[in-house]
Amino acid sequence: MEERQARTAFAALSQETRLRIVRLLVQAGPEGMAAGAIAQAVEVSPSNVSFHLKDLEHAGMIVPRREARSIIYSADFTGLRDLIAFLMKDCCAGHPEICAPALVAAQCRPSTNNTTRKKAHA
Amino acid sequence: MEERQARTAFAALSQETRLRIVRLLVQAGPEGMAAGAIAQAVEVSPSNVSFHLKDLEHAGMIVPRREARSIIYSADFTGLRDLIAFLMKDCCAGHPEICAPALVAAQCRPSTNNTTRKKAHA
DNA sequence: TCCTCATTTCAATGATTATTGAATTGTAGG
DNA sequence: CCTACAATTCAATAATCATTGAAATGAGGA
Repeated sequence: MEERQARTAFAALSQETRLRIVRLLVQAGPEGMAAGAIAQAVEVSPSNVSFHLKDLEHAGMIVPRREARSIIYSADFTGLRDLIAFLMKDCCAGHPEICAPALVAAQCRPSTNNTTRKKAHA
Repeated sequence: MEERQARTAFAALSQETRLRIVRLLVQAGPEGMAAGAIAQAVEVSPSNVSFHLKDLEHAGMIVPRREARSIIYSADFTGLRDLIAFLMKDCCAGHPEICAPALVAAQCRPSTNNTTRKKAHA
């Protein structure tokens, strides 16, 4: 991943509506959601959700597919992984054992509450 | 982590100079770097780097400590982990086995080249 | 204590970015 | 074919953010 694309992705995630959309779609999984349903869920106008969906797609955070009259959007898990990898690349100058314990908890796993700090378990 | 704080963090990472600073400090590890050294490395004015360092500190992405006359900044690995965890929380509605394979490669480990796509190896 | 150096603060300017509602595209069902 | 519906595009407005240089702060060494 290039720096330019990473910045575009982070900028996309820095906006309230867009961050909600991405998290909604991350939780929805590969099945995804229609643009209209997303608009209802995050409570914005169709025109506005379209604007943000385009931005997220351009940022490589979500991916669209047509299904009947609707357009279904789902999280781009590859794009998300690449973004995180870019941010953490060469962490601790090639000695990941230093910071890895602080990062493993960040992995994708079910959790109803993230406010309690989790211990790393390699 | 709260949504508001996550947005602040993503906004911080969406700016060219700030993203370079964070990646520089991620690679530098816990040892960190002085503000002046960072300014030289990313080639911006002291005033400008100070502005961005404050923003990154406020976003919970870096942490400062005084050492003699200098102020040493290092990456806040806990903050970074929390941010990623927030983004990926409850992924795939509690069935992480669906998206986890796409995310494990994002972990902190040494790599000289990230342009070649890495296979997930659980 | 005085002087020096590293960093921060400040005010002003220029440049992106989100939002809104109306109009448009394009897909399918009757 | 034509109507209805889902989604997007467009232009205008309002708000937020990065950059610059000069001035100020604050900690240490002599």
